[in-house]
Amino acid sequence: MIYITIKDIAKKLNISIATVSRAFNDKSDIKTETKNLILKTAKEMGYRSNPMAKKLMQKRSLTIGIVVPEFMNSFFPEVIIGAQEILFEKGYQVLITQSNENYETELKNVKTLEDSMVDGIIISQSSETKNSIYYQNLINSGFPIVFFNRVCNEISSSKILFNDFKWAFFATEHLINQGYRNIYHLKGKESLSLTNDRMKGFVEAHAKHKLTVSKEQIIPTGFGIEDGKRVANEIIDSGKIPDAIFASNDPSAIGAMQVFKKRGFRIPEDVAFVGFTESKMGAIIDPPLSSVLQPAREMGREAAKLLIAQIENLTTFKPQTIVLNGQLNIRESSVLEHH
Amino acid sequence: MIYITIKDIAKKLNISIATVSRAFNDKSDIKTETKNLILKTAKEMGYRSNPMAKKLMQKRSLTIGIVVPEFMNSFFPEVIIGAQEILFEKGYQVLITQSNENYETELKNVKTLEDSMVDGIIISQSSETKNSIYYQNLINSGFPIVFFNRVCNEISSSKILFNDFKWAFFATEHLINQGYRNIYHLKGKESLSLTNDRMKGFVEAHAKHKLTVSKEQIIPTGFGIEDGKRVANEIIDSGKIPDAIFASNDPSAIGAMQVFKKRGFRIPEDVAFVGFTESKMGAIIDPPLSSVLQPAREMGREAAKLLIAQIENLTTFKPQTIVLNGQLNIRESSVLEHH
DNA sequence: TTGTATGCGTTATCAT
DNA sequence: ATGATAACGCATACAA
Repeated sequence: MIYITIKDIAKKLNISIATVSRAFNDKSDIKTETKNLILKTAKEMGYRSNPMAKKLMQKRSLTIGIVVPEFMNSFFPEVIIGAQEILFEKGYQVLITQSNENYETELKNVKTLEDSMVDGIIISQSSETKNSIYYQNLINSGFPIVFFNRVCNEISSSKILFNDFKWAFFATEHLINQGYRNIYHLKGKESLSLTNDRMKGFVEAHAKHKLTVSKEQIIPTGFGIEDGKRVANEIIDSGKIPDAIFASNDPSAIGAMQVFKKRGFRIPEDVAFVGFTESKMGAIIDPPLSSVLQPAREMGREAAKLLIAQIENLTTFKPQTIVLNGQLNIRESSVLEHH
Repeated sequence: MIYITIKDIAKKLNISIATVSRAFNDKSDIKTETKNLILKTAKEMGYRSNPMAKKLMQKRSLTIGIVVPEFMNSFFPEVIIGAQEILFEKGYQVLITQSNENYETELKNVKTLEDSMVDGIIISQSSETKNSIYYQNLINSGFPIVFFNRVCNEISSSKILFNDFKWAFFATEHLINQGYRNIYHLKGKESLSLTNDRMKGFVEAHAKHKLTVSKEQIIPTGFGIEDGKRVANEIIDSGKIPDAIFASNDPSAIGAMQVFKKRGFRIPEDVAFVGFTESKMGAIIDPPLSSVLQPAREMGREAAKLLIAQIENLTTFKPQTIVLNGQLNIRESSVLEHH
């Protein structure tokens, strides 16, 4: 691959490289005709500016990094799409990495992005996150980071959040309103704060309706379909069958539901189900899964906006937290039909 | 953010930058102790090399770009994971972009990646691809590109393929062996060659079993769940009901199956279904969808290997085509139980 | 309005 | 084994 440089253009036109450079950055004074001539010949010669050189000069990469824990479910891809909408528009490149729900990989990704001199990072932590020292140091050193969805509470940085407590509360209350009284909660990974928030919403909804929650109603599960399956089998084997299950996310709800179905339970007559973080899968299974819809794309857009604001006003910027609204999509998995 | 440079280290140690540089690229001769000293102080000072400067010198970005049409389904994410496994291992960064099944966006992505001076591109074309002139020019100019899955036949470049004909043939034959005789094929987008290959497999399987295929058995559909739904409604409304449907991909099969189910058809007794490109969704719907499993991760790995080989032997490299094997996963959506 | 010269942080090519 | 210096491609302060 042979690259044309401004030097080549300058030589061909018998002018200085400074003038050529000016033609492309139309801030400086330059005669319109020479500028047009340069632009014209540049196009003819197939000139493209070298981003490396430009970045080296300008001390910024115009690239931002995104770190997500996975992208096999549709949630994170959709967040990324949202972020890209804003970032591309503003002239930023996007480097996407995924940590496969692994803390070490996540950290490696962040370091790789740092090495790539990204101007900032948008990140949702893996479910195995151990501590946040590294991020706190990074932030203290002035590096722009926006967390979304899966954040650590201790960290003082910009965050795009979902009101997990509130929507877990609504989801649970919906089950209570449907008449269910023995509801289990499949809890996500302990290391994430959203896990706690969703659990609190579950508990609080019970409290509001003067129902008690015993410890065995809350079961540490995880986020995968397999986790849901495993726990469902354990529940059924234990002999104590709930009449409804509120899971911390859709895959675990789906896995559990499949096991209950397979082992002869009718849904929602015997056991009702509600998931969290609306997934495409939830809508197509039988019966369709009630779930809390998170505004994934908007989350990405807001995260990108906040990051850009931070990058462009590094000195004056104060960390912001934005809490987005959701929606409870009620489907057949949690609605008793009264004939 | 303040960055430490080799100049800073040199000044502090009262040595030349050349020596410092050597310490980090252990090819040149350098005394072990000075090297260790440099490495030690570099670490203390928090030095990180500036990739922009390095890339500017070396005329390569050590970055490769990936372009996929979408990543809401699990297929492309899995390909990307596979490609990353190889690329990270070899020290390459990965820039992921998605074209949203749009030809213009796809081209814009490629140009953005070019501007970012990626050393090569791994790409699967959008379903709206119009022509391949741009790619042909790029390849002719010596730019390394590997296509996978969705490729244009006219282009002479490296390709990672799936034997779409063969597996469509097997999938169709499976339905024929199950006794189905009036099988419809939901065809994908015309612009993709895999569409044609899968259709040919469908036709050829009929020919082998001395069955004729009428034109109305082959229905242009598209790749989305909505496409499948729309076409299914049209079929049912037309009154001519097939006894089996072989779809060009899983989402369209799933969409169609949902409509047939909803409108009172039993699956697979009234209508059987087989999809293509195994998706996570197919396994969890009711009944589970038979489908052709494509080795997504392996596809990504092979694409990455081929691209690296091409980048590292630019002059001698000849385009290669690798065809990967798959697997027909037979599930309840296409198996009649004989009691 | 244009040209000259310098620097961005590296690596590479000479010397020494 | 080390140092001085010239690139890499671009932007910019300063001179002309």
